[in-house]
Amino acid sequence: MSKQMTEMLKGFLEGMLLAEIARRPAHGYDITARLRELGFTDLVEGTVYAVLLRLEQRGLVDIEKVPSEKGPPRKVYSLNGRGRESLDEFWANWTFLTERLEQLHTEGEQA
Amino acid sequence: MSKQMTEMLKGFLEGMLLAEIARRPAHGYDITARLRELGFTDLVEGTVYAVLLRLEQRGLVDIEKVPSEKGPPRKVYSLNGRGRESLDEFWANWTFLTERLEQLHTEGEQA
DNA sequence: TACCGGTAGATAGCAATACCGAATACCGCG
DNA sequence: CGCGGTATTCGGTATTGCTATCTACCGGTA
Repeated sequence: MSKQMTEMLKGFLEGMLLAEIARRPAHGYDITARLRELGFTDLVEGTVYAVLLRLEQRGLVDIEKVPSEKGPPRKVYSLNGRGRESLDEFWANWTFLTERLEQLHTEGEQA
Repeated sequence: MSKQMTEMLKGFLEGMLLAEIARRPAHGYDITARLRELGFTDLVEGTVYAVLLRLEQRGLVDIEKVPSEKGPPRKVYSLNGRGRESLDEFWANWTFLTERLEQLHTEGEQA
């Protein structure tokens, strides 16, 4: 993953996890795999777990511990009300940013 | 500016400045004003100058010192070849990210 | 039994970067 | 000479993703 992409993920990864959890409750390993399928191949698990921990500490997600057939018990994350709010805010900010960038992009093309 | 937005800018601000400089050469004060017009009202000058310094140190921009009628000499930044490359890479990464996010967004809406 | 691979989660230390606040430099004007 | 507006710079802080490593649990296999 390019360093530039790494920096871009800052500020987006959290929202992406919220969005992914909103789609359907999941545990960390699952989410990591899904995001890698999406194309973020170099995303490391440690990062995802750290973000999930943050979401948990901020009370944006609910957690259910589910025994796993393989490995330690899974922590299945699901979005709660506050998480939904945060996700909505994320999309709003994302829309704002993309609109501005689109503007810069098209202006740049003209030049 | 929301904290979330602040974090989103990480990794984007630099590309935005490159794009803005590509549009037309400008100095820091100018760029700050322009971005504020674009909607980033709370963007602080100190931040913009810090990014410009980084661009300079990485050799992505050329600098011409122009005496100003008011205040110290202006540093007018213009994009050079390496800066153009970096900008292209930025747009490529941006496209990648927005496509994935768009996917997450629409999937979320369906749910 | 003992080991290994895959699943699942946690943690410590590091680097990058945007923010805030303050300082500095320069000019014209009163 | 000080004041206000323009223009740039700097030091310190917080957040965040990465790397690397560690623990834990299970099934299969020698």
